[in-house]
Amino acid sequence: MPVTIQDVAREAGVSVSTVSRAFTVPDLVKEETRQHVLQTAERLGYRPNRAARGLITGKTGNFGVIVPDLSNPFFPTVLKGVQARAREADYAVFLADCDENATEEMALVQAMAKQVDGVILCSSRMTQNQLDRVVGTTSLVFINRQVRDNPAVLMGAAGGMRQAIDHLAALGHRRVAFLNGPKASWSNRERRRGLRQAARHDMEIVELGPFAPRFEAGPHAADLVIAEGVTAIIAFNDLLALGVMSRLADRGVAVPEEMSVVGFDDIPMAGMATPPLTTVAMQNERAGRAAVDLLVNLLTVSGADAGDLRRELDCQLIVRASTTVPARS
Amino acid sequence: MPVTIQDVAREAGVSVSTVSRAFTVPDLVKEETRQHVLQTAERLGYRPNRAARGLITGKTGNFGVIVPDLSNPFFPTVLKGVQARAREADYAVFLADCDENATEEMALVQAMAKQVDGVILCSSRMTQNQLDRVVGTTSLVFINRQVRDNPAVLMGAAGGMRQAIDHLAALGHRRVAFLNGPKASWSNRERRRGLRQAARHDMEIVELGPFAPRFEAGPHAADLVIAEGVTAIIAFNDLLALGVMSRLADRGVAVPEEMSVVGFDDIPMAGMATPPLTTVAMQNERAGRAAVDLLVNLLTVSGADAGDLRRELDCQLIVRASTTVPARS
DNA sequence: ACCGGCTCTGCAAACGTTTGCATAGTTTCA
DNA sequence: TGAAACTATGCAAACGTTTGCAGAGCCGGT
Repeated sequence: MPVTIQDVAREAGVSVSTVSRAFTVPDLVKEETRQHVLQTAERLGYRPNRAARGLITGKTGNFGVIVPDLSNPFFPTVLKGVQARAREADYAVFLADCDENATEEMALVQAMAKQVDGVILCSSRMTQNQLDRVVGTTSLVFINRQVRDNPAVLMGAAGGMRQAIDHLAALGHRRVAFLNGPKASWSNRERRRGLRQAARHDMEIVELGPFAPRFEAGPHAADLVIAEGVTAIIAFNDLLALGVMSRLADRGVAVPEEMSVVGFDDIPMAGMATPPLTTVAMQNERAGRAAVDLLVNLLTVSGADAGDLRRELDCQLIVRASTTVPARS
Repeated sequence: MPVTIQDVAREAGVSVSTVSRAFTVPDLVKEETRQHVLQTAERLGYRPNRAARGLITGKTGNFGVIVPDLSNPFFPTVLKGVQARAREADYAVFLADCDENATEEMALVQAMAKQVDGVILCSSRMTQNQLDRVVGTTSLVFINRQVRDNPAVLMGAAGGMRQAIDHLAALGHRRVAFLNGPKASWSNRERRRGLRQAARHDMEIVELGPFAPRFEAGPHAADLVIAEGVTAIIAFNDLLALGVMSRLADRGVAVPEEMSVVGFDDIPMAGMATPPLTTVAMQNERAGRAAVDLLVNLLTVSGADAGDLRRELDCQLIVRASTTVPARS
């Protein structure tokens, strides 16, 4: 039923080789023949079988992307970037969600390995040990995780953290809480690093946590924060920040009048919250695209000359309504 | 470098046929040999090449799923269900985002067709005409779209709409606005159908719209609603409802005291909004799983006996804080 | 002793491509 | 005019599997 290269060849009155070449190495076949072949193919509705092609070329034209949790609104946006760029580069993408489970993640990489030219690991949860087992089975590109000299795109948060600190300082805050995310997370380490770099003599930082990077952890964090007597909060991410704001509202603490709140990620709902959340926007979609770029680069270049293996994306503080000058007590 | 069936055969001292059979038709090979083969394969780290297998069996072991827009929080959740169920059934899934573009969507189906055993179309934006062109190129399963006698899983909203209406009526609302979503959308038609079914003599419905199903359309809708003098709103979806609430807050209309608001979808941020949004929860993840079930069923059964081609999932009103008794004016 | 029927295994052909090598035709140049 | 160098095409082997067919060995019944 499906139309093969043989059908096209027969119909066009040429050999299969010619048809094949008309598609893959156009300059090897006479313009006239080429046109004829292409038209016949079009007329018959021929589309090359990528599996068969892959069998011989060793390239599949696919790659995989693994995310920890699709229901975390952070990931769909980077996925969107991956998606878009992949299509431009004529790759198809396999998606997998490992449910925050490192073992599952490793299994997925191994399962994918044969069907793809490479895989993009988004905020990988794997231990170094597990990583060692999969590195080498296929080409890997990491997003927001730095592992040895593997290619990676990193959304450096240091700059954003500095902007957040300076913003709060300018408003007059002198005692600020930072709510840690998961201890093992690269992102959290990165954000703390930014915190230390941005340290200033006129501001005291109170570190709390770690907390789960989820809305549900907000109340716990909020209660601790209130007890600390700070005037502003920087949360590990927006979900946590929103959870905190929700609890603050319940406890009658007005945001931003009595407590300023800053998040990280700029997930869609950050702008829709009341009050809209001041947050550090990451370039998720661009990160996705960059990861694809890195990967195709890795696959097409000779391999010897690595090129740029690391791409750092900066971020940007977006000031909305959840931050203002502290109430004078 | 990669280990093939040949390597295993040589190492185990049997023919490739035997190795192949040890994996695919275990009862055709002597238990003892089988064990030996399996162990050798394990030791060498052999994983069958699905492309090669697919070439001969005609099955790829993959399927595709196409969504209109990954950044719409509705889709990642159903995607998650698809994902999970697919893995259980030992399928890999291709993901594509058509950016709300019907033409793109059609192209994607055609591009995928050769690499998959079937594709799941999520809230397809294609016209009937475009659909006719792709039906038949591969097996299709629809989510939230009813097209001829193609298999589909539908999240019927009628029941949810009735619950919403009854809820508002019980609270004492007598004049309620419904904010339409996109005119052409199956979901919107379905919700209006539920609206008519739930019609009651003691309640007047004011239909407004259509509006884009997005947060940004909220202000426009809110302003119209205020002018209508209703005491409650049922919005086409949560994004729109949240946009409306945001505008209501800006205009000093208190929710829920002066205006009750009901959404549809129960996206994650519905529960995180202030006030938390009363909404009709769809079983997204289950819908995703059901779609996969339908698809594998379609592929494995003889084909003649269709089985159940349509799966209807009901939904559930979740009452939160955005609805209450109307203020007496 | 022989035959029929098992059970297990191997041989080789296929699946739809790409590609190295060979060939036929055309041009270039001495 | 003939060799050399291209250009355009075809032939056939390969990629890693699955599977129809056939053969080898064994068992039980006559």
